[in-house]
Amino acid sequence: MTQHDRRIDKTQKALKSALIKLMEEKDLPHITVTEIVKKADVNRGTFYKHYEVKEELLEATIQDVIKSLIQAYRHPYLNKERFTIKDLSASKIKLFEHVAANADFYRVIMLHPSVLPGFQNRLCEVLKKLSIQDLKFIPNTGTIDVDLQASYQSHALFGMIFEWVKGGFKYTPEHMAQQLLEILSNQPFSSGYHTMPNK
Amino acid sequence: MTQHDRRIDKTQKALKSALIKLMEEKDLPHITVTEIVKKADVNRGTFYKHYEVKEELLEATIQDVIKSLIQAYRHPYLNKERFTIKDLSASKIKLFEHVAANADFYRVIMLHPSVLPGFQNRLCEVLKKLSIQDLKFIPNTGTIDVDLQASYQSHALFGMIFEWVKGGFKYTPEHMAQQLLEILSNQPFSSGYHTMPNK
DNA sequence: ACTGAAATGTTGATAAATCAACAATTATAA
DNA sequence: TTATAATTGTTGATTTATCAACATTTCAGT
Repeated sequence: MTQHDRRIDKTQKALKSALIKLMEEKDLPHITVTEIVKKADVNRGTFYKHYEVKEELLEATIQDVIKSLIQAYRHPYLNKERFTIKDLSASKIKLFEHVAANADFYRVIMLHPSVLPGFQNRLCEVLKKLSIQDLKFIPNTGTIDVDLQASYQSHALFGMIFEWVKGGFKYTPEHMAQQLLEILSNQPFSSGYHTMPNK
Repeated sequence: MTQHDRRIDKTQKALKSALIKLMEEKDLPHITVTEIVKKADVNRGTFYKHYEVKEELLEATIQDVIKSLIQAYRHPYLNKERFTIKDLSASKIKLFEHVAANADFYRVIMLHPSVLPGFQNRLCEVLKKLSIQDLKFIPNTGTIDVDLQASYQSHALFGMIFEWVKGGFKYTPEHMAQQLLEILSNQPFSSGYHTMPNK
């Protein structure tokens, strides 16, 4: 049972943060390990104690963000026996706070997508899986293709995030969540989930 | 010749930053060492390797800020044989960047002065000494009391900083510097230093 | 005044990060 | 191409930070 040593977290966090900032300027092949450790203010030898190559650091960085994303999305589920329609509405709220907390990373993804090819789709896939889990709690007449609906919702969420990041984070996470709720309730043919939960 | 180990800088910086943030909430006697190390994300034992008591940490924090202030103010002097009137005008520019870089600290000073009694005056004294050094380069007819003039200028600078901090740093450091230059050139009976440097 | 909880200082063993130096490889430019 | 510089992995000795545990002391509430 290996125990937590906060020094490990600190250096890894510094290295990841440094890599993200460098990726806002250039793509991975042009980034050297020396540059990373310099920006992270860490000895070069320390880098090699944690990672063999910079690609490994990048993958760890991505895993961190995805893990954080899932955790933020699922936050309303925590310690809940039953999942109400109100939880569903709130389930996206923490999502925007997650994006804000990882602003540097999302700036790279949205503004320089070529630096991390295919990651935008990877992000949508994660969102889709999360959406599918949500949809299990929704009464379904049976005529709706869950994959289609989940893809619809996940890409819609992505679109909001995309616009938010591209616009330079002009709004607060709370405001973004509020906007989402209003959009959901104003959809054409909407049955008004959050206003008529007992239909 | 003592060698620099960046770990020392990191932990001390973390401890100082944590203390300042805590001082925005309460005054020193109510702050515990345990709180400081928790916010700094540092082991408690590590604290005692650097400081005996929290007051020592506070004094080190203050010394850091004052040292940074002096260095920022004197920045235009660097590598200069002769000191022109233009350097004088610019000598306050780095000052605002210093304040912005130490925003948390100045928030405490300006918004909760009772937490650090007497420090506002201490700050003005430092500014006055710096002003006096500036004034040595100004042609003086001999009728002006240098202490009076320096006190005038240092408190004026303090006033601008005070207003800036209290207003929540609504302007950029560059804008503040620009404002100062305009104020200087619009003073009643001003001889217009920076517009007529060859008088 | 009493009691449980929190904070304080200190300890020793362990793990991590540091620095400097090194040879080898890879870029960069003349 | 060749020379020069920069980057790369790796090393070992040293310093620092970590953790957990401990006995005291201080604090807060009854």
